[in-house]
Amino acid sequence: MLKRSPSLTDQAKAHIKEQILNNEFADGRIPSESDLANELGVSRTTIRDALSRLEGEGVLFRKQGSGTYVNEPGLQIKSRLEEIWSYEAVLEAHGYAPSAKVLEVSTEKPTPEIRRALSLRADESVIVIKKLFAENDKPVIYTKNQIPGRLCGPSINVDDFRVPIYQVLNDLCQQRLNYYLSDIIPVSADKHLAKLLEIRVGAALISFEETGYNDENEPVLWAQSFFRDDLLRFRMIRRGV
Amino acid sequence: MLKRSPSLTDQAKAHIKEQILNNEFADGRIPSESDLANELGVSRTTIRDALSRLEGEGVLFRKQGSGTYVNEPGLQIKSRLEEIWSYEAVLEAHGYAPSAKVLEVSTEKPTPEIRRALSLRADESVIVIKKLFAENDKPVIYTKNQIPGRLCGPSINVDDFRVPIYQVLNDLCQQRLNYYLSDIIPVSADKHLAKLLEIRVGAALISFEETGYNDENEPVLWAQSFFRDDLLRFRMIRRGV
DNA sequence: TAGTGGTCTAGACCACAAA
DNA sequence: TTGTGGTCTAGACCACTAG
Repeated sequence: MLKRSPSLTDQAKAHIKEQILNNEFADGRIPSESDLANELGVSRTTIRDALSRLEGEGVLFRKQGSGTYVNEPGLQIKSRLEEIWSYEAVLEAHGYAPSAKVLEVSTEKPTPEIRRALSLRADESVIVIKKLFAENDKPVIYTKNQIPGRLCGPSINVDDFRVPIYQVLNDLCQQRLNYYLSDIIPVSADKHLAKLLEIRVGAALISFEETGYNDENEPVLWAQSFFRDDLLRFRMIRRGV
Repeated sequence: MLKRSPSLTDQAKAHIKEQILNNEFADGRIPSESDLANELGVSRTTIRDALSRLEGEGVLFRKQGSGTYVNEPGLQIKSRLEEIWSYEAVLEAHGYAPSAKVLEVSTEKPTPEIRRALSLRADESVIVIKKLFAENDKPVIYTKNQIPGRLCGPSINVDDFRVPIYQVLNDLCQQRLNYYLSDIIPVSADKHLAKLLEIRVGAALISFEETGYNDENEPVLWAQSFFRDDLLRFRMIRRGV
């Protein structure tokens, strides 16, 4: 039934999630772990792994001794804050048809803060990429990304930066983006931001300030992002420890 | 070496985390999974489980074929957004000596929004609890919690609400809080908020609007919280899917 | 080539819920 | 009592890294 690669767990996870989204468990009850294991021809451990991850995503919940159930409120989440990877995908998940415009690509001297965050030597420069994401000509997200200059070649071709930033890192820099460490910061729109996002000066915004790390746990990206709250709302699941 | 209950995985996790925090792996390298399994007298599966969770918390990272390493940037996180459970604990983690003041406890008719979020019948009321958290007389967090009236008895004793809200639910309502579904919303401080938190009118704030669910996945709490950004900053780890 | 983490299995026993 | 999810084991094989 299932092949290797992608892993059996991933396939099982995708299979179960699809059944849930297709509303194939009308009563909200998901088959027992043993049944799923038999049905898919894998061990119960593999099924449990898949179910655990889906539980973490808020797709389902489990009650010991009782069973596994579809989690209706969790299904309402369009994009979970923890796993935002490309803003194009976020906007699509919200039902938008997004466009991304590269406003500017330049080489600059980093500020001390960014030099520290990216562990740069004193003489190193950064490539700064400013982008604006819009849906239907309405601006929604403004981002300013900074990549150590040494990671890319000397050539700057604006077209290379039209794709999501993790893909830029992949293609231009041969760096796989592994995770972000993100600060969530409230800001009041100044004149510049207000003009870019077409909002009132002084309007409250969420912003991210984040450092991206590669597989070797080295910082390879510093990013600042601003979101129009009226068009994009972030949601997350919070659990105790 | 280890006893049952708490689970071997939890004990292994705590043990490894403690060693990391005590800086016992000076070179940043953590022993191999087999070594840890032998040392603690448990199976490798148990160790892997513990390590996976610590990786999720950002405490360590793994490189296939190479080894497991302490994650220095992750250790800087004082409180991860996803696992905030009590604001007292958050403030303590920031090095504050927090005080919590119950401003008001009252029974009210819920707004339609809250009635929907809590699945209340038309005639049900809610208990509204307003609290202010301060550190050293400086207000930091303002929260407004709402609990379905039917869950608590008719008696309202302000002293019962001095503890964290999950404990109120536990003790007064016999409800175990399982998880929150949270919206993260930017707001501009109005006069009321500005006075409470002693900030400028119009200052940008982060707020949470969240619904808390019990073990049966029923909504048992609706909460709104406001944070002074200059005193409390939220941080999180974001990973791709 | 040796050692590490990544995946998977089959099976055991437990705690808990529902009938 | 039966069936469910929760925990744990011992061992297998694979993919990858590094010497």
